Amino acid sequence: MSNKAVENILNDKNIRPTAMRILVYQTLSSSETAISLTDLENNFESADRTTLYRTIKTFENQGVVHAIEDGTGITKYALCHAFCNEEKHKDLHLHFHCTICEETSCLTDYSIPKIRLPKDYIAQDVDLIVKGICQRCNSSAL
Amino acid sequence: MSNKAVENILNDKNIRPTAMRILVYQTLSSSETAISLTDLENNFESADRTTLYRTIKTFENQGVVHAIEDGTGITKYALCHAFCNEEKHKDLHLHFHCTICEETSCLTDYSIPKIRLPKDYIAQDVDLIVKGICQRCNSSAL
DNA sequence: TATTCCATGCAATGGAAGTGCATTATAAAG
DNA sequence: CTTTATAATGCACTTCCATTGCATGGAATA
Repeated sequence: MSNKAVENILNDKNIRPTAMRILVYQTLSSSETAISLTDLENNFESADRTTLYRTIKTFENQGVVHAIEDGTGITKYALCHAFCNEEKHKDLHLHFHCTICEETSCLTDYSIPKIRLPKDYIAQDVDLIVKGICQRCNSSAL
Repeated sequence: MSNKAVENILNDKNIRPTAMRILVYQTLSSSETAISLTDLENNFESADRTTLYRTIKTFENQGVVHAIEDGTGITKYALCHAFCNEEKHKDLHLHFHCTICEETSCLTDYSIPKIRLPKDYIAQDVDLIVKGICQRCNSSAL
């Protein structure tokens, strides 16, 4: 994705488009799977972890990325696809964690079924993680 | 739950019923919500964290408790209700995390809907966490 | 140009998970 | 009942990730 395109996106989200932020956005954009802070750190030989951390947090607060708890204990991040904003993340979709390659990905086309709850419970958010074998690992196992 | 009853349960699961383990089981048994290792530690003034850690891990491996990742980054544990064993945990149910009291609980009567996956994906396990307001906090807010 | 605000980088902290090893308790064998 | 082996416990330590405080640098605004 071009720098200019990213700049526009960040501006729309009220994020000042610094060089670092554009690079982080592009990294997230070009990754097929969700990435952790450490993954991100390894992609940038010279960048400080704190800067990346705060960049991600800014993105998260402004509705650019969403955090994924895939059960590994390590928080992963991926770009939001739906119309998320500072108020609320609205991309409720399935997350898949492959137990072989250990990658976590968003299955954005697979929405979360309506959940029935006991009386007097109020649902605000739903996280659905499916663990198993991804298409890639399943194919290469043949 | 009586010591004798717990002893029988642990024996059935091939866990030697030591005093510590019986106490840990009873703590889990009497808790309405899932508890973290730190919670457990605070319940036992004198017990060592490592012992509690390994006790929980033993319980988990033998199908006595299941771990819950509620998105807070802190692993919580609760007794299994279904027929879990060393091979596999079989109690696939909904977990609820209250954003007010921050308690996590098992809604064992609410099973997880069948999840549809893309072609060539294999599901092994499903975690469903609903975040919101629990019945207790909802009532007391009136 | 001066000022202000925000982003960045470095250092340090905190919390939780996990491991190695010595010691103690329990169960089994003689 | 004593010895022996095996498993549980406790202590110390390490590692990893998340997070914060503070000083510096750079960009936007007055």
